[in-house]
Amino acid sequence: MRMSEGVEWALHCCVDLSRVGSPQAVPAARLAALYDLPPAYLNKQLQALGRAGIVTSTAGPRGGFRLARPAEEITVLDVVMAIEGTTPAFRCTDITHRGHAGVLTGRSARPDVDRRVPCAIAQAMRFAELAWRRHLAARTVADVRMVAEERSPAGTKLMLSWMTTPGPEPTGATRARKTPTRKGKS
Amino acid sequence: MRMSEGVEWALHCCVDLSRVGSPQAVPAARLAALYDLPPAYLNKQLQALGRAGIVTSTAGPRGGFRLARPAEEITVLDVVMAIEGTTPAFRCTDITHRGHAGVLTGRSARPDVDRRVPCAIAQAMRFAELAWRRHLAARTVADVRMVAEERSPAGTKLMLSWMTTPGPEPTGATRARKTPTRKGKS
DNA sequence: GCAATAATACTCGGATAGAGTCTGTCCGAGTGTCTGGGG
DNA sequence: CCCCAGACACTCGGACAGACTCTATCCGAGTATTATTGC
Repeated sequence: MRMSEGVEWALHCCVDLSRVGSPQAVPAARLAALYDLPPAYLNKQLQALGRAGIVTSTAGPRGGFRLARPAEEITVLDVVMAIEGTTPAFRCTDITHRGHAGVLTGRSARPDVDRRVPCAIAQAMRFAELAWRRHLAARTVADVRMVAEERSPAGTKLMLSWMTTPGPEPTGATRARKTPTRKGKS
Repeated sequence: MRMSEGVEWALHCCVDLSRVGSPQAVPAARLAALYDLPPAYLNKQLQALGRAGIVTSTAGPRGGFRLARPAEEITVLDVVMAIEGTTPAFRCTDITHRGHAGVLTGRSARPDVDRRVPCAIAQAMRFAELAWRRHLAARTVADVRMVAEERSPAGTKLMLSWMTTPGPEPTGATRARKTPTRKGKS
């Protein structure tokens, strides 16, 4: 069970867009240069945010992305669901209704009666996942931004000015990111 | 973010093994026939449970898997971690330390000072995931079994007898083996 | 009849292919800006 | 000097490959059972 890396990118971008402010738009390439990310792929994630109604996009020069609503009204869960999708991580495939178990318990004979009530396992997983979502829904982009700014106030100010500075590349070009394939789960 | 399907299989198998009882071992093929699952692949999941110390395995005839400890001491989280691994779903890649953000905030100059403290985003994700784990750790295999049994007591009894019945295939509906017909002593 | 031995079948365990999803890249459509010319 | 038209550069948006993980399968190592043989 691995969360897409784009979630982290999207959250950081939302925080940055909330710093810039609503009338100003920031292109995806500028945000990508901030964190040394592949620009086209980051653009893809921002598109997902746009489809979810979290950001709005404008094409052409001086275009880019901006938050569609105040940062106080965008929860972390909104961003996560925009990138990862709304389907829960655990999906009950109802294996107790198949095979000999289904025959012995008589569940295969009543296809739509028992399926309304989830099995005990699915119920436990659902409760846990609901708690997870509740925690994420309790934190907004504004909260995250506030915590980040009281940790390094000077740096965020510099980042803001760098982002809003017009021109192609304020500090010069960077190298392309080359991640050395991380693997292993334990 | 998708949880492996093997988690559901493993949980059901743990519940069934707790029904059978400790001295009795159930082979993976029998459990697979219960739910109409690919036997070799289910065996793979049970191996992961064995590596995690949740079940013990015995080879040879009358062999199979059994629970390594009472069902009351096996939490749902134990099974999930055995299958999915222990790494959290969200992994902070510290993108604020790279690219222009790292330069502007001065984080790239202090590589190991700031990384001890997680960023606000990673912190929020970690809290949510901790809540998720706490919920899963609060439910044991015994709990799940109890809920399942009070919903269909008759079916579980049939399943238990089917699982513990010796012989290749209790229902006799499947292929016939070429085992030399058991000759009684007379 | 009893014990030792060899054959057998059953089970797990790890090594080996295929499918699906995540990651990364490319090029085209659309739009605002800038330049040049004319009134 | 002001207005207009054209070209341009910039941006998003979706379509197109590569990598990795999950899913599924096969065959070998080991063991308890069973049949056989000798005493």
